[in-house]
Amino acid sequence: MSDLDDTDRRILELLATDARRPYSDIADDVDLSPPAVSDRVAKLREAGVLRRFTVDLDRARLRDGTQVLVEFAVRPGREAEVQAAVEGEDAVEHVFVTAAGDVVCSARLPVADVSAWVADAVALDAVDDYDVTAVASSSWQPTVGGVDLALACDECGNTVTSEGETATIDGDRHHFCCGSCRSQFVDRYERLDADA
Amino acid sequence: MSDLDDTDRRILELLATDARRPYSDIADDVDLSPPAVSDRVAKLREAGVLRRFTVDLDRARLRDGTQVLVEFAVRPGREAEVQAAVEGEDAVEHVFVTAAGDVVCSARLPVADVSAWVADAVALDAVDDYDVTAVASSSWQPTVGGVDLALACDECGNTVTSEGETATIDGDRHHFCCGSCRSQFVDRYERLDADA
DNA sequence: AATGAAAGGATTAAGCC
DNA sequence: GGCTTAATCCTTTCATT
Repeated sequence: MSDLDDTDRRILELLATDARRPYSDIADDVDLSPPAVSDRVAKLREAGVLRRFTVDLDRARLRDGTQVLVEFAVRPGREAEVQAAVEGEDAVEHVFVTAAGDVVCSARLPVADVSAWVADAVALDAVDDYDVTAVASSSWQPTVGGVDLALACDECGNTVTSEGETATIDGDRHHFCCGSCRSQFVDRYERLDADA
Repeated sequence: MSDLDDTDRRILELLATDARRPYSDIADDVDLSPPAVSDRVAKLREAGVLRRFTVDLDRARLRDGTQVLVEFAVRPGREAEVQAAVEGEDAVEHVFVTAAGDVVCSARLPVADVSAWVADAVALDAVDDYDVTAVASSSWQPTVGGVDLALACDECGNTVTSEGETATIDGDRHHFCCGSCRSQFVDRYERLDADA
């Protein structure tokens, strides 16, 4: 699969609304047969666009701790480490890494003592500072949105059209807008792999 | 249903991992029959705990605009308005309302001109200021987490035990820890309704 | 990508504790 | 009220074109 068409987009929209919707329902909507929908869904998963089928829980209705936003001022070069650390925490729901390298996460903590949790979750010498804000309410919109859905080249970020190419590395499929982006990416991977 | 037990918690966990998992699979895991699982899922949906089955998309693989975090310093009393405004925007994925009344949202914008989007999305006289941060990467964890899952009273926030009560208002089910919380909630609703 | 057959899952109803 | 079993209906998958 090299690009996403309107049908893929529609399938994702329908699944975002109800991930347990029968493929036969979706098939009716997009004028395909159920196996064709199943195929497309499998390809969307392979491509990594569709990460998983999941649930949207109303955590506010659960006694699931207090929700807080924690902003970490991360020391240069330690971003990936802090990101991985907070993503490994059960209490963490969302993680944002800003272009400046700071890490913002939302977490639900059973305790009022956020400091203790932070000290436990991340290496304190990796951050200069952190800031905690209590969250009164939050929501999430699983809509696909009005923006064009098309694959982005894993090398240069440009749109991948039907002339695009793909490569499977370590079981992950990567997409490229052209052959040169593909070889650049694959070469770099092989160099890194050889070093390791 | 008045409280969530370990089985409900496990069912939510399994569905968070894969929302299309067959109920018969889940039934095996929790030692129940498939209809029993189906019943519990239906009740979790009725209770509003399980909002919807949905998908986790890797938007970074899509040309879906640039992701930004926008923090609004909201004028006192206009929080709900700003929250509703950003939630109504297609581009917005997450919305957090802090205890201080500020609104933080993550959005994916097709344009570089975030200011124009903001001016369009919210009434500018409702905010004192806003701050935009570019996001390099983000993730979301649909795990239920290690925290006890139990219903919270919609009136006072305390844990709802099996002695709790429920009320259905406008098709939504509400849960209360005791009869007095229930009547307080229902009375308030009826007063508001009479005023309208 | 469609078709049709076979396998597998969901839901209903009846009955039990 | 919550559970189970059994029967029915629906959905998905696979082989084929």
